[in-house]
Amino acid sequence: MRAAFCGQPNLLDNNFYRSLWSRLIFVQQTSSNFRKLCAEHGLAVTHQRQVLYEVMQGMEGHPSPEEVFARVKKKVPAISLATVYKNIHLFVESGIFRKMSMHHGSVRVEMNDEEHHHMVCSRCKAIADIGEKELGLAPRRRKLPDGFLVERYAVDVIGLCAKCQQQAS
Amino acid sequence: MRAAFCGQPNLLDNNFYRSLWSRLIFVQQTSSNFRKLCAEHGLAVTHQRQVLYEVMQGMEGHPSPEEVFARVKKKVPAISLATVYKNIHLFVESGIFRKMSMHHGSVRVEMNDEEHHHMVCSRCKAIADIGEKELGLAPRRRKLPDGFLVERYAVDVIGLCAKCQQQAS
DNA sequence: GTGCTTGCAAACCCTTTGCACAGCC
DNA sequence: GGCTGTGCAAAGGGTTTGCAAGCAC
Repeated sequence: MRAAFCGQPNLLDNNFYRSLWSRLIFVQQTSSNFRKLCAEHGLAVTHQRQVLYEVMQGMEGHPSPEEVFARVKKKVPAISLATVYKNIHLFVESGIFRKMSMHHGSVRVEMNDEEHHHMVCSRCKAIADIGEKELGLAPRRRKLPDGFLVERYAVDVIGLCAKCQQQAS
Repeated sequence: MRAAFCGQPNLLDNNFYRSLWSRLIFVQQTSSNFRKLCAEHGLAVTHQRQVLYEVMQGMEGHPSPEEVFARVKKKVPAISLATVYKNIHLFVESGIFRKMSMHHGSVRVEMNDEEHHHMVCSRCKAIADIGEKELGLAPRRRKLPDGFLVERYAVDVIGLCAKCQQQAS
């Protein structure tokens, strides 16, 4: 390790500046992207908002608001959880990010025994059942990546129910 | 209306008793079904539990616990919301009913732009993304029953992740 | 300067828990 | 009789809201 520092100063310098440079470009790109996004959606560009956006983009999986908050707090210690919530909602409403599940927050239970899936209205959130056959969509693989063992498939069809289509037109 | 009461006493009696009889049979069936279910799952048969079960079976759609509570309260005024919650959970754990969504209760957001779906582990609740192609999804329909207009499909694959399979064996 | 954003604290909703009493087995 | 289930009230988690001060445009 130390040999590298002493013996190959030029290589070190190259790597160092290359790394610094590419990082700078990345930050500039993200920043300008974000400014553009905000402009498109009529949002003010604040420091909190920008950091939140970058942190969320950089996180794997589907973190909870608390987890996002914890990460953002490292870069903006004074930020409040309420700000995180407000902005996550703003991002979702603007279409910058997407909510994972359209379902109601509270516990819902299936009383319908038959194999079926759901049609969820993106406007009024109404949920109607749809039989496996009517859906005409049958992914039936038993083997999936990462050795995931399939028990069953649950399909949500997101769209507009008849009522909301009428109201929209 | 009144003519029926006066003019056709036999028919009235027939209908009346037939109706009463079929209702009695229904209640007995439900009751004995429920007793059997409870026996299978080691649950005590209480009045509250039985009414809750019958009410839930008789409800359309995917009512919230509050809505179920309101209905049950009409038949068992003294019942408490806590009892409703406890028993809904018991029913779900026993496999008598099924939870609609395996997702965490809190808000989750998609940061992954690409078309993808989710593999949800029924044991540890971990959520992993899976691409549309890896899922092997059949062609999509744009028209569904009740004039529902499709925007997109969201598929959850429920099963066991590799880790939980190891722990299970 | 005007209006949107922030941070704080309190309120809010939904759900769970602890406990004494009642009811099933 | 022992053990589970109930009802009540209080606590808990996650989320939203109201408001004064701060910042972007």
